[in-house]
Amino acid sequence: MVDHLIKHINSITPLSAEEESIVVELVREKTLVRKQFLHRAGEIAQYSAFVVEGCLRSYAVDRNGFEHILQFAPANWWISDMYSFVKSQPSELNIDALLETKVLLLSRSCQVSIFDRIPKLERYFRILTENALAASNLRTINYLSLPAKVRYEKFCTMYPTLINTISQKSVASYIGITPEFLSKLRGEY
Amino acid sequence: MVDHLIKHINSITPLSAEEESIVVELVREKTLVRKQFLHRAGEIAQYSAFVVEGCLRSYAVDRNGFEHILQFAPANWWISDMYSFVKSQPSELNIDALLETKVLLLSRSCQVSIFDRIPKLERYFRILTENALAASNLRTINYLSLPAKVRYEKFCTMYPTLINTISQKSVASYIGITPEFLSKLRGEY
DNA sequence: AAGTTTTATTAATCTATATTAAGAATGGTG
DNA sequence: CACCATTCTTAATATAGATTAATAAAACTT
Repeated sequence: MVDHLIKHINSITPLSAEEESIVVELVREKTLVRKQFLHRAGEIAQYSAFVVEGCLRSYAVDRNGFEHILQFAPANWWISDMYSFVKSQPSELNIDALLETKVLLLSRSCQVSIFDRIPKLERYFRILTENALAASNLRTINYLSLPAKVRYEKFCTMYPTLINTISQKSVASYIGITPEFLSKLRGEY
Repeated sequence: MVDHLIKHINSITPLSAEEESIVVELVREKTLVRKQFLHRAGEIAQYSAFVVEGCLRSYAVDRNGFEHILQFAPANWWISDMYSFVKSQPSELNIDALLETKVLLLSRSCQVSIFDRIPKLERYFRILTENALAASNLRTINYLSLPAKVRYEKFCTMYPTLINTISQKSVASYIGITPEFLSKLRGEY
């Protein structure tokens, strides 16, 4: 299972055999069943998770009980509550599994120590975080400047695989509209 | 002027005197007058800018000519078009000055070489990028789950200094509503 | 300081999207 | 396979926020 992660790291910052074995030591495997939580709002995020197989999501629940999805994490993506993980503050996000999912967990303390032992990993995570920020910025701009229908179309072209994995309800939650309205938009074709 | 940057870096990852002098060598000072562009949509972002004094903003212009502000950068903030800077792709963002502003510019090529010469700076930028991502995620959640009035109130408490620096029009553009509607909301108090 | 441009306010009207509700289709679970 | 959950669809109604327009107030520029 760890080889998926090693392969991913090597695609960005190639590691020596020795460095690889350090990584192998520091991560922990875990399998989540559908709907199982990896992290709950109110707790301090201890882990960042690399998805080997399946799909996780992070989401907030508003005062009316509605869920708002911040991120989907299919295979080969990292997911965490970045705010909580970085600030060691309890936060508002939940992370759970949309379907049976295998992950590798890296604790915050391990991550910090791993950066000193393998500086290349600091680069790896810097690059991933830069990419995530660029993607997040694009999403913000889309949200500010495009109507729901166009946001939906963009979502479909950006994440063609996800469309077939997740429910429409989840897509609606991600693009910021109600499932009823998404259903209406889809009916217009 | 560079000492502002050095001080900022030292607050996150303390540098040796020698490392400091490398930083000093690699950045370039620039002063922008009000409304002067640092970066225009369509170009590939060459620089990341550290604001010493004044305030910049990044924004996209939609098909109807409306501006949508992605980021404000007051003193001690970095700003760039992360997408364009990282992918070396032309992007949709403009960056200009809201008032006379002094910046330090770091080119992408310098940044890459600086990481090899001063690994601490890779950490510095990793941490800044993590913080920016955490803030961006919070903004996304707010946008998905809160009505305009609450987003405005949160903006006021999160950026009390900015409120007195920038126009209401800019605030409206950042929180994703029209200036007319913001004016109406403010009238309700 | 006058003149010009930009920003802010107010109010009437309009629209994209939400809400509510009810039935149909799907899908996970025993 | 059958049952219960959840998801999807459709339609009527409601509303947050946009648009338009006109005037007032600031804020640059010369």
